[in-house]
Amino acid sequence: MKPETESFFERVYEVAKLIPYGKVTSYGAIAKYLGAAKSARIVGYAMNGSFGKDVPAYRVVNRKGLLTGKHHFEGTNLMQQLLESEGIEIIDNQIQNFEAVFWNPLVELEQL
DNA sequence: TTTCTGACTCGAA
DNA sequence: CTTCGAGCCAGAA
Repeated sequence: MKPETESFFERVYEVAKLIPYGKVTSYGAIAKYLGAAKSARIVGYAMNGSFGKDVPAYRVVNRKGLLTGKHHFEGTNLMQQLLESEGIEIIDNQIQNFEAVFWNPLVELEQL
């Protein structure tokens, strides 16, 4: 895979970029995929610096499907609108039918 | 250098 | 059922 020279952040970005259209994943799932299951916070922190990059940070939510990071986007509902435009239903910052749109890198990427 | 905080998560009380 | 605390990594003060 990637050399260890790349920081945890870089790896987070790469995984986030692999999230397919109409799907979402959680900070913890990405963290676990990177081998740091208890470093979900760092993933969220990394997302903070992903703004302006090719990283679809809006497709990353917490494990409950709650848009905890929406406050970091422009306006108050940009994150939600972006997700809804991909066919994901959101009510009160909560993704509906979350498990149906959940993309697990642990499962999807292990087959590559 | 130490300390604090953060878009999280899990387990215990 | 709700509430609380600990653990993780990185960067700023």
